[in-house]
Amino acid sequence: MMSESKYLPIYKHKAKLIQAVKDSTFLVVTGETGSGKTTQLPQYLHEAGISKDGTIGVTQPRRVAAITVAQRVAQEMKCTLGREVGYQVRFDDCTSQDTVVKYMTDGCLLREILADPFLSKYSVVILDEVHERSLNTDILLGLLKKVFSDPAKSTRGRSFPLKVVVMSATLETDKLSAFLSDCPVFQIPGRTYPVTCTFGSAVGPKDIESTGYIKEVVKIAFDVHTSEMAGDVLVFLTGQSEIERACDLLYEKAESIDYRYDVQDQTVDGLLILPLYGSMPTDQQRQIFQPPPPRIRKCVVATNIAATSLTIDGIKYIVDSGFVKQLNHNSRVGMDILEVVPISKSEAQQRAGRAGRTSAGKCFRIYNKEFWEKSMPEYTVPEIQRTSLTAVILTLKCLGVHDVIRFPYLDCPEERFILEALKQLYQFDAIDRTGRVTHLGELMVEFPLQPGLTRALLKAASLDCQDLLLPVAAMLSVENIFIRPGHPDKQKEADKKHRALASRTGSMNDFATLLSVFHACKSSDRPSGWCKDNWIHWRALKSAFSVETQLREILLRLQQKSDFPVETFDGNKSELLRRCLCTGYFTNVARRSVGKVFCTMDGHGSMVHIHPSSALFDQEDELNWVVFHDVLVTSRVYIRTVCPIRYEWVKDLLPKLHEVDVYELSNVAREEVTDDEMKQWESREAAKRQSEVSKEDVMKKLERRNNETTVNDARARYLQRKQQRQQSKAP
DNA sequence: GAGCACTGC
Repeated sequence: MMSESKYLPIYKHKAKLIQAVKDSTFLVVTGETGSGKTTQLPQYLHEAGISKDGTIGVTQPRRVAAITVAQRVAQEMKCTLGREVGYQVRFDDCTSQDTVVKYMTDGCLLREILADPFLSKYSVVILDEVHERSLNTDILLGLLKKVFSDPAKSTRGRSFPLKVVVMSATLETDKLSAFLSDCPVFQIPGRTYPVTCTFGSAVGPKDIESTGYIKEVVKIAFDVHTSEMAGDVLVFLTGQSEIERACDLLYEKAESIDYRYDVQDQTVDGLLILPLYGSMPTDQQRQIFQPPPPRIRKCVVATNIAATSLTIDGIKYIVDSGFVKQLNHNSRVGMDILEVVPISKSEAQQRAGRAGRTSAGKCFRIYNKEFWEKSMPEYTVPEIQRTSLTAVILTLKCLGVHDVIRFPYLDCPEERFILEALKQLYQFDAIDRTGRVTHLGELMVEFPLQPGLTRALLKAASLDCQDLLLPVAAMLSVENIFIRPGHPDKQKEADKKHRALASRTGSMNDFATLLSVFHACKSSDRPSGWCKDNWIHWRALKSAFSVETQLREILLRLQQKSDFPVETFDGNKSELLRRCLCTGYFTNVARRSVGKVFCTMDGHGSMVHIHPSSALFDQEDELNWVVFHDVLVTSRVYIRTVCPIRYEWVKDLLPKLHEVDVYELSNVAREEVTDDEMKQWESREAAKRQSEVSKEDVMKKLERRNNETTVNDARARYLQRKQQRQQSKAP
């Protein structure tokens, strides 16, 4: 191992690199994959004696990366993992007193900063994969700049100055250096093989709205199979249903032909078609990594999971659809919308690079040059600019960053995203009118949960009914636990089982169903079998069990402090769960408007429907007010995980949502509002939004809105895609 | 009357 590392491109630069780290506070190190920077640099710094001052910490955006890199480095340094070299990720701390090189996720380091703002146990902090621009890495970058950029202050709270190394692919390195006080940039050549890229002809900018590109993807993948030399194929699509459809089409094609193709001197017989996406069972995922039988070509049809998270050996050909599914926060409607968008050029290069890891490769882009030029941005919008910032802003505030608008962001989020986060924190009583963190806010920041869930959990804890909320919070913060298969027969069976689980609670309340599923499975003799019988995702439920334990531990620790709030409750005990949910989800309150249509009370007045998977679906006539966990935009705007509430429970909370217009709310947010009054209110809301537009610089606003996806846009796109899908199915 | 990419604490 050690001898092999001498052949890595980084080896030649060892001495200079060590010197560069010693010479300045900040250093940017760039190098493509294969340069050895992630595994070697920490070892060099350790050999140079820098770790005598403290641990060398290396962050990664992903758990698996942190663990596997640590394993490799431990091997190279010939030590036991967890001693000199260790790692720390959520639920798994593999470090000890002896640990001098520590790999961890960026989220872990952020947690550590909360407890120790000056990172006093570290001599060097290395942020890796900075070009990926994960939310946590971006925040760490800003924090490290803020705390350590002033040389006079770089020893604050420490006995020696901290060194910060930022590692990135060779993109935007000037920007990084400029951000970190014009620090030096150290370039290391990569060691990857050339990948030749070709553009297609069929898919152009006008095809963004359709799923017609699946056919094109399949055609090209098959052309590769019949005309290219041996080597496996990796196809990038956006999601499970697309992947399943593409696999079906590929299979049909492969069946209809004779399997013998002589491709120059190498022969490829058949095609092994393998789907790959995140929610797939793990053992099925593992199949992907096995080498194909002799003379068989492997064709993996995958989501973006194959772009960074999983590396498959032997891939020589890439077929790139040019699309990805992305979760974007839309502050104009106050919702998160999952939508299909074109990838960026840098992302396309990343995908192409997956073909050049072991030998020269080829990348076939199904889209034409015009699509590349007109529809694909240079870089992916960083997460910090398209995500809800509520939790992150609370973290910053707890770290004493009062002015969160002028915090040194590498890329600033839009001001309204920040204002929206502040408003929500104020509504949760996590900050006060002057923007200072409250006692409650300090408690909230300790929980690895969405702020709304945390708020509900803390309410429950103060009412001594945390056992109702802990499992619910855990269940809502893991992937969806209800499995819904593709086959219609099995679908019916699964739906039936799920409905049975819901009715066991004896109440129409999707949150209570989660609680009941949690306990039913936990008390079962063979939990995994129970899950299988009931079409429940065992892997997801298992992680909900660990999350629940973790939340319970955090809560216990906080309650042992004497100043944990305690409240009394004189209402009906059976209402307790729903009352707590109201405290956390009063921003997600909806009132029935007309028929089955509900209207959100968050000030946006969006029209929503109850999702058919809810126990409350088709019970709308009996409902007036509900709270919900999340929103899904497809053919309609659906609310999912719903429970009925009484208006009195949120009466005192709702005014907080409208504090600018309290008088208006006092007129509207009454249970006895008539439908006519409701309509009036809705049109007033609409007018208010209009006047907001005219207040601002109109051109600017127009420009912004052009770049912005509304719920209706997303819905329209969905419907169009659906139509196209049906058309393409028809003969 | 339905369709969820990926990651993290």
